[in-house]
Amino acid sequence: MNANFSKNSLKHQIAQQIKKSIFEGKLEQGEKITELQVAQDLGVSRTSVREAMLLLELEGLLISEPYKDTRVTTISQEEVLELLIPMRLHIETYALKKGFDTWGDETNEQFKLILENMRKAIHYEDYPTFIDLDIQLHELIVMSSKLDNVIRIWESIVHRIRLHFLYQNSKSGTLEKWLVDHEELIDILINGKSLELAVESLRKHIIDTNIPDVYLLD
Amino acid sequence: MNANFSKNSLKHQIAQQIKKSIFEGKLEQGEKITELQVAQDLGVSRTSVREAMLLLELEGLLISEPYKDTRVTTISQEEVLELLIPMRLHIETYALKKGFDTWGDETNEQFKLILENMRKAIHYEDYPTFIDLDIQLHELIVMSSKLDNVIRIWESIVHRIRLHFLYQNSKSGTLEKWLVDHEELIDILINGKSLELAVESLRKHIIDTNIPDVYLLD
DNA sequence: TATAAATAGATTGTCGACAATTAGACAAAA
DNA sequence: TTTTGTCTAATTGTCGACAATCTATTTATA
Repeated sequence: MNANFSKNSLKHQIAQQIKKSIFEGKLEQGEKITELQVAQDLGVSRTSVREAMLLLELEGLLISEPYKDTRVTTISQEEVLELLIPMRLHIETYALKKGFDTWGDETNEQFKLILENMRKAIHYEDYPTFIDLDIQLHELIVMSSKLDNVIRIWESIVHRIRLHFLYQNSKSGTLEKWLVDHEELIDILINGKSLELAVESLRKHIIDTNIPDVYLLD
Repeated sequence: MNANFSKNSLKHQIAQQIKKSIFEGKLEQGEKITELQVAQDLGVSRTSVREAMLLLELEGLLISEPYKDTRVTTISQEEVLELLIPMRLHIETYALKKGFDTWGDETNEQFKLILENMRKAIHYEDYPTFIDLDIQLHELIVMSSKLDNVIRIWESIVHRIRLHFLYQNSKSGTLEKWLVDHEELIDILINGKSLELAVESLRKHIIDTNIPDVYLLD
């Protein structure tokens, strides 16, 4: 019984649309979002939007109280650094251990494609796209575990991390550094024969790319 | 803006009922559960049951595929030990650090009450109730952080851990050991003045009570 | 007989309508 | 002026009905 990736139901599509609006900056932190408005915009019923918004609430992207309005979650940097990143680290290394053996040429091609697109994004200084690609990379690792529960838990935290990076203003110098980081990681994931090496690289990568400069002494 | 604990909406009540059925063993692993049946049993509409079941699916207690039936999740011991327990450890120690300062006499009374009920449960060899009390203890710690996202993530994994323990047949000797473990932890949480000590005790407690005997050499 | 198509029943997905609750505007009273 | 109460509009919560899909059974066909 392998994982079910067919998230094509209407509620998932709607959730995807709302996510897109958030990640493209059309919806900002704390901004109100109403069921009726979304329903009319997308031409679907409120019921489906309701379910989609419930999904997003449980992924931590929206927050709501009974009978009161629903808003885009406000992200706390402290929570991201102290709680979400360490958890992400654990989930992804676990997923890597479970999925590493199943990787083939196809997986490698996907890694290379992501890296290629990253280079383009850097060239055009397209920060949001770069973040999107970073998420895609890690998603590929998590998905390869084919473990539903692992995927679900990962999704329940990664979107808030993504939001954190989106709202963080990036310094252009950092982007170059990130590209190199990702190049190194992907190189090891593709060519490295050893699981242990891959795990250690992933761990180092997450720590390096997530802990902000402020925390780096010297 | 503090945490919203008023989970009194209908969907939460329904979800609570279903959870109860699962934790009381009325619903077993892999057993099918239909929206209509639950709706009729509880005298509510399918819509509300649907939302409740979506909640439980995202907490990992139910699993469903589009247009196919929904079933109680099957728990994998490996997943619990290698993924869920370490994550739980991290979340709870984080919550403890954030909430420790706010504890007062009231909190201590709650700890004592839980311990008292644990002794009773042990006396009657009521294993399910003991598990329930254990969850209550940890819930108290997590809730005291008053951080919505921390609470939500915790809930998204703790129920599967609970299910794991429920399905695990306990040896009576283990129960006595667990009581002592909990007594020691609660004693330190109440009387210990130091956060560091509390954190270290919690960590040790979670490891001791969660890693099965099989893994304990000598 | 074995395989494939058609059908029927059960279950989930989607919808629009109505009920309950909230927040804000406005008015009345201290 | 400040407070309190009442209304109204906006929004969320709940519901029953209908549509789409799946599963198993039956029927048709080679």
